[in-house]
Amino acid sequence: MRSTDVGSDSIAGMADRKRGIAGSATLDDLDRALVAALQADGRESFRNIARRLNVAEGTIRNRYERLSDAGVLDVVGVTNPLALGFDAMAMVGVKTSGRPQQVAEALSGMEEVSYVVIVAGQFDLLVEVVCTDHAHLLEMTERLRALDGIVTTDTFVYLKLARQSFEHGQLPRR
Amino acid sequence: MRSTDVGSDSIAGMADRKRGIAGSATLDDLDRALVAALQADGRESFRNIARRLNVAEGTIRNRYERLSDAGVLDVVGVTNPLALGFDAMAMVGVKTSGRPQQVAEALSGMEEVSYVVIVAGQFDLLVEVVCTDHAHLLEMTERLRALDGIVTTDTFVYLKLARQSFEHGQLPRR
DNA sequence: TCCTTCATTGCGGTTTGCGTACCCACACCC
DNA sequence: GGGTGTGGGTACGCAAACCGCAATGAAGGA
Repeated sequence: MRSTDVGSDSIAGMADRKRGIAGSATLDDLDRALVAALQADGRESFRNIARRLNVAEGTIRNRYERLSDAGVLDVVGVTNPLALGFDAMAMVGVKTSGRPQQVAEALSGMEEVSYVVIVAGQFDLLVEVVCTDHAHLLEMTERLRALDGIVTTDTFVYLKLARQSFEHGQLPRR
Repeated sequence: MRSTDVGSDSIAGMADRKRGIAGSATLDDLDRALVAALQADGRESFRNIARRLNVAEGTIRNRYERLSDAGVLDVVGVTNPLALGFDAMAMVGVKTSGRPQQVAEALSGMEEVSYVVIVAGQFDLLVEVVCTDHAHLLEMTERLRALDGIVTTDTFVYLKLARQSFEHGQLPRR
C-alpha cells in the first residue's frame, strides 16, 4: 500500500521502530529522510517533503513532532555571531577536578555559553563562549576560573569562522 | 503610521540601515527581533512574527530573504549527531605551517568536517569532525595529518554533548 | 479469534505563503 | 521646482499549507 522511495524496501508499520533510552533514539529511513530535508532547508513545507517521500502530509507532521519532542531534531535560525556584532567568541579548554558532568551543567546555565562538550584528551571539557567584546570575554573567563571544580582554562579566541555545517553526510543505520 | 514595539522609537524608513562589507551586516531592531524569533522557533509563521512585531507580513518576508541572502541568518534542522548514530565526534586542534586560511578552506571541503574556526592560541585551527565510528575517525585523522600545511593535530574525542544553543543573549547594537 | 494499540491516511476548515500593485520618503539631476 | 529613479513598506487575492479529527489497517497479546 504505502511505498516510500526512502529505503530500498518498505518501512511500513514501523514495527521495527523503537526508542531506546533518552538520547539514543532509533530512526528509520523515513525519519532520516525527514531530518536530511530539514537540515537542507528548515522551512520547507511538510506537504512538499511528504510529496517527495511519497507519504501523507500528516505522517511528516507526526514524525516531526515526535523527533522534536524526543530532542533529536530542532529547527532553529542560526547565525554567524561574528557577523552580527558579537566581537569576541572563544573556545575554552577546561580541566576539572571533580566530575566533568557536574561542571558541564553549571556552565550550561550561563548565557554566554553556547556549546559544552565533555571530551577525552588534554582537556575534560570544551566550552564555546559568545561575548560582545574583549572586555566581556575577559570578565567571562574570570568567572569561569572562579567556578568550583575548574582547575585550569585555556582560551582560544576566534579570529574567523570558516565553516558551520549541520549536514553530516549519510546518516548511519541503527 | 507605522509603529513597532521592537525598539524604543520608530525605525521607519530604514534610512539608517546600511550594509557594510560582506560578513559585517548592520541590523536594525526589527532584524534583531526577527532573528531572535527564528532562533527560538525556526518554523514560526511569518504572519505570526509580523503580528507580534506590528509590521506587515510582507515586511518580515522581505527582511528574512535579505538576511538569508546576506548569509547572516539560516534556518536549518539541527541534531545531536551522537544521539543519531554518529558514534565518533571529535574536536581537532591543528597547527599549520602556512596560512591557516588556506588549510581551513581545504578542510571545509571534507564531508566529515562540520565546523572550522581560525583561532589564536596553542592551535591555529579548531576543526570539528563527525564520524560514524572509531575506525572512521581514525581514518579521518590520518587523512588530516597528511594534508599540506598541517604540522600537528590534537584530537579530543567527544564523550557527551552537554549543551548546544543558538541564542546568544541580547544582540549587540551596531 | 478477538481485542488493543498505534502509525498512517483522507478530508474539511482555517491560516499562511507568495506574487503583484501601490504608496511614500529620499536622493539625484536637469 | 519638477521630474525621475530607487528602495522599502503595505494591501490584497488566490493557491497552497497547516491542523484537528475520524477512519483504516497492520501487528501483537490474551
